[in-house]
Amino acid sequence: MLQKPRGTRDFLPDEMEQRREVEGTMRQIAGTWGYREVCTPEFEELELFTIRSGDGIIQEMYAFEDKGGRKLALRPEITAPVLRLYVNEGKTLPKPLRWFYFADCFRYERPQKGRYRQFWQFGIELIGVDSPMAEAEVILLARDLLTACDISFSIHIGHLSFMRSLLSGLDPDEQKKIRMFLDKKDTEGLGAYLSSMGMEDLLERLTALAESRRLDDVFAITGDLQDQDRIEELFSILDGSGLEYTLDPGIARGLDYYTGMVFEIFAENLGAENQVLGGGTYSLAHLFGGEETPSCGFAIGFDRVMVARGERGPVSSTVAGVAFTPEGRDWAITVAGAFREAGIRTELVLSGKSLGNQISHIARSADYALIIGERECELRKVTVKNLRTGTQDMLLLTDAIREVSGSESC
RNA sequence: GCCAGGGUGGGGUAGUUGGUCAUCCUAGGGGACUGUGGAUCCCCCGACCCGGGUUCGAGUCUCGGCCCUGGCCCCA
Repeated sequence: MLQKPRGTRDFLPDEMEQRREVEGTMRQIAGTWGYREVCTPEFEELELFTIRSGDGIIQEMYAFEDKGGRKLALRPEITAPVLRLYVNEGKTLPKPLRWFYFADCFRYERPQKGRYRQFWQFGIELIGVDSPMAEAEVILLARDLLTACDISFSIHIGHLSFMRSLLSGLDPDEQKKIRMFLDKKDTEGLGAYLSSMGMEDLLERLTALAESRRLDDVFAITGDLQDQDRIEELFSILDGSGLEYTLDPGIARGLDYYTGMVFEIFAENLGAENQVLGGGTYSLAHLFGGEETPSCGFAIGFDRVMVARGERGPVSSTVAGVAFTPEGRDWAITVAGAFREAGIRTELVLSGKSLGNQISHIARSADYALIIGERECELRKVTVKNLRTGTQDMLLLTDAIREVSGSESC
């Protein structure tokens, strides 16, 4: 038997309805903040993704050549494509641009809990504005989105300037290595590495920085920073907004294109892959041939949000089943059409068996049975049987629709 | 790429130290039931992940692969 490819999933209607409901919530929230949807191709030129990260990540991508010999890749993320889109077509639009996307991405990685080879991201990009207010907006929007999705989470906010100030004398490779140790909270590894480089003196300050949870403590370690005022303003806005967060100077993010504020959000019940959102301030447009354009944004791991929500009951809607006799067939089709026009999910029984049999069938999954036989047909009426209460009435079509649509779904 | 634990009808399961090609539940389909409720009764469908090896004989032991689950690495 054929199987689906490793790391991919099928979704049955119950699950799709839940996913669409959460997706709709995210779209709705983003919309109220003024963010509008963009869509980019499922695949892009490979170079779009290697230009910044190097050829190493080809290993983790679905990269291929098309029949024309073009080197392409299924998108492993969507920020770069969106910024490519911006450079191609968005440069003349009035700034700032508030864009969101919801789409699937592909990475050739070992599947595990909350990690698949095809996965969905909901993300936003705020392009062309460079200010603490912009950064605060993005963080607050992230908070609103995840709150609306009804999950428990914690927000960790950092800033790359903190670490940079301590590492300013080192070359980029050394900085990167040190950031990795800190990101993993591997103090021993960091100590060993620093010793080997003859920089033992940095260890204490670095670990103290990574553990700092108050801005004053951070600045006491780093000394005055060039963008200190700006950082203070950002956190002042966040504090003033009532946001609950943890200051986390240890956040390094794997991505090189971040330039300032970085933040990550973690959810509960997720195992090893518990990060549901990551983002920050970055500069990417100039890499794709555009002008230097400050931006910030984030991406939500949609599938992880679904896992974090846990088991939920099915998304409910009122269901009407139509049982009919041969004499009532044409009227039944008319009635079903009118119910659907009123927005009610209405399913004709297709078996053609006895009414009793049809009603039995309907009662397994529907809230109402619409019974249409010779009598209803002659009177141009419909018998509405409420399957929860057992009561039934023969009603005119408009009254029948009102009766069903006026009910709460079960 | 690495480690651990797993793969028996669609879902969930039983299967002793190898020995009737396999249990039970559930779901699904059909029938009885002809204008009224998920009931009941009867029937049916349907599985040992794939391949090699050991053996008279493999669901059971062994090796490889595939896939699943969790973790490592990585996480743009």
